[in-house]
Amino acid sequence: MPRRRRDAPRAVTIADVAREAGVSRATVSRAINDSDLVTAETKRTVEEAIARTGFVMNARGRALATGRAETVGVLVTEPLDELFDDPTYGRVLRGIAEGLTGSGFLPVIVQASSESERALALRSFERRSVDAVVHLTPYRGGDLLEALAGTGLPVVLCGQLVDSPYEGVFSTVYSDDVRGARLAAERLVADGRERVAAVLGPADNPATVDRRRGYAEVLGARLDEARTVHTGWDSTGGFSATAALLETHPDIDAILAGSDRIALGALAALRAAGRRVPDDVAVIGFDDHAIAANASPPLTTIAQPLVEEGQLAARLALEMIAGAAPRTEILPMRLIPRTTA
Amino acid sequence: MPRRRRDAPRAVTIADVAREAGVSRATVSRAINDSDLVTAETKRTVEEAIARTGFVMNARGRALATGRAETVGVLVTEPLDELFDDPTYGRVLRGIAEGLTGSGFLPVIVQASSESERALALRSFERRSVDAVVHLTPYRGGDLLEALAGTGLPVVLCGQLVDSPYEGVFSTVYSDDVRGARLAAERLVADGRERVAAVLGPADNPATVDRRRGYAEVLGARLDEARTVHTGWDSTGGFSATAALLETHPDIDAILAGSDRIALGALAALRAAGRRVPDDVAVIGFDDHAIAANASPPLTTIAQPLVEEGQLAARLALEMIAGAAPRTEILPMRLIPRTTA
DNA sequence: CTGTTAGCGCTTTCAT
DNA sequence: ATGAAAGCGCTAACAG
Repeated sequence: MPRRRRDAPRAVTIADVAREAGVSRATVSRAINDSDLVTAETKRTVEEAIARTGFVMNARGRALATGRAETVGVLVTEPLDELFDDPTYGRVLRGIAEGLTGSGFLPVIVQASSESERALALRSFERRSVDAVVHLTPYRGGDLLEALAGTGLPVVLCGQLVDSPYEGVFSTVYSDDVRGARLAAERLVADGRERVAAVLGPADNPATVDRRRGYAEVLGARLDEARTVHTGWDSTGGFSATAALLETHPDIDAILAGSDRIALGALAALRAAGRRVPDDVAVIGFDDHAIAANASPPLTTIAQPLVEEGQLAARLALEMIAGAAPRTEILPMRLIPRTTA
Repeated sequence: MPRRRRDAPRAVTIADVAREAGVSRATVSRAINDSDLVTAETKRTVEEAIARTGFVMNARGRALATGRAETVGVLVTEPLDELFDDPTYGRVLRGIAEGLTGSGFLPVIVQASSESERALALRSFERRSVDAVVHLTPYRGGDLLEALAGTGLPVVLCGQLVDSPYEGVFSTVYSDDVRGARLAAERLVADGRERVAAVLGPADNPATVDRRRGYAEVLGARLDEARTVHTGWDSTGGFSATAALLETHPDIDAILAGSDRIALGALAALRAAGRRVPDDVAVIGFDDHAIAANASPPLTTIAQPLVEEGQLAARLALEMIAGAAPRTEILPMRLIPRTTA
């Protein structure tokens, strides 16, 4: 039989409590789990014994017996440095934590950017170290998704996949990019803007595709193909793309940016070109990052309900753990009017 | 006896492999764990059976039998939003992940900013869901540290505590703030700066105390009390503190900043006041964040070996899991010369 | 309502 | 070198 670790004093177990309380281990277990198969009386006796012995339940024994670890893994495949660059994830993470409180389940963030880390994380999932997985960054790495499906664990994706290939397999929660884009576009129309440009994120990103669609639906001819460009998500991309755009299309009177960081770059480029915002050119960002409110001038933008997204993801995970079928939830975006449009 | 979860197909266990391979479960276990009590021959037989059955070890059974979960908890008590504001943690986290690779242990980040989350995390630790805890942010909350000590788990603190009250109880790893501060100060002395100011972080922060000491040791009378001020860690604090300082002490020719963000604020204040950097006033930051290199002008600063800190913390945790006594490691800082000093 | 008993999946001593 | 058997700490079906 296994020997105990080193000379650590043996931990108090449910058996000790049972002896102390003068009941069976089963009764102690029931009392602990607040079953209504025990009298309030007995429950109290057990509680006192627990207090006297200083018993704390061992998670491993319980996990083995119940088949649950009472944890949900939050999978993050971005390198942590980049992850920490982007406040988006922090908000979603907070939502997940909030959505889990009260359930007894604990979120454990599993970081897996390198190939070896991914393998490790996957193995840990296969071994059932967690009861469900919330995938924060499902865009990259189709094989990872395939492997996740292979684990048989409940999986929730935070973010939309093109063609939703895993519908019915994974749950998904994301914000309605098309609708959000429409909100921005409608604002510009109401404002009488006629020659709109779009400085979007990478063309292969599903969010980009949807936003572009939303813009187009509302703006029609007001948003010309030629005035639609793709760049990286950060301000550098926004700056250079906008600068180039101002060369070729000096007559634009509004810019729809793919992210707040892009918008900040655009703002800088406009300033450099001597355009006034919003008088000459209106600018609307996307995301409502902290930088949007603090920008000068404060940036009008579209807010994604990130915290709510996290909360919902947590709830979907719990649902699936309880046996529910996977489902997809789409959350609404909001226009945050500030000064740039 | 417990019923299996829903109608999930029963997972392949070690018993199935044993049957398939025609050996006992004990032998399978030995083969898996690469014991040298099994012939290479038998080992191969077992491996084939594993491949055929698709067996993956169940972490819970193993954890119960061995008394280890093969995970180390990374405790984070900052609200995630703030955490994600500060690239510091990302780097340390990366180091921890790196330091753990190959050990078979998995880092699980446990976020516990609210009181209830802290209680949850603590309970999970007491229940032995992890084998050790690395505490990323040990400055706040003395009762949490007390509670951590109470768990009896191996604990590694990333960061220095004043008076190191937990020496001999927790392991600690941190960078040598005194030495780092001396490096910065020495640079200014070599540069012939005579009227140095210090715009430091909060006075009650142990890092601040040490840095201030390092500055004082080297600069002596060159750093006057009256030119030493405390503010928050961010650029806003740096800006206003520096602006105020320039009012009362217009003759300063160097600024030692408590963080790179403070330094950026200082840079802005100097620019606003019409001072040239480094011609009129030299500036040295602290941390070597990404913003330091990208600042204009690029910021001379002191680099903390954050990734190494994380690696070391991981190693200390593994050591203690293996039974080693807690110990403290202090890492050296480096001056990163750029253009501001 | 409570106790008895049989597991959950794995490891390890002991005997061979 | 291998197998039998006894746990690790907890839960839950079953019988009373």
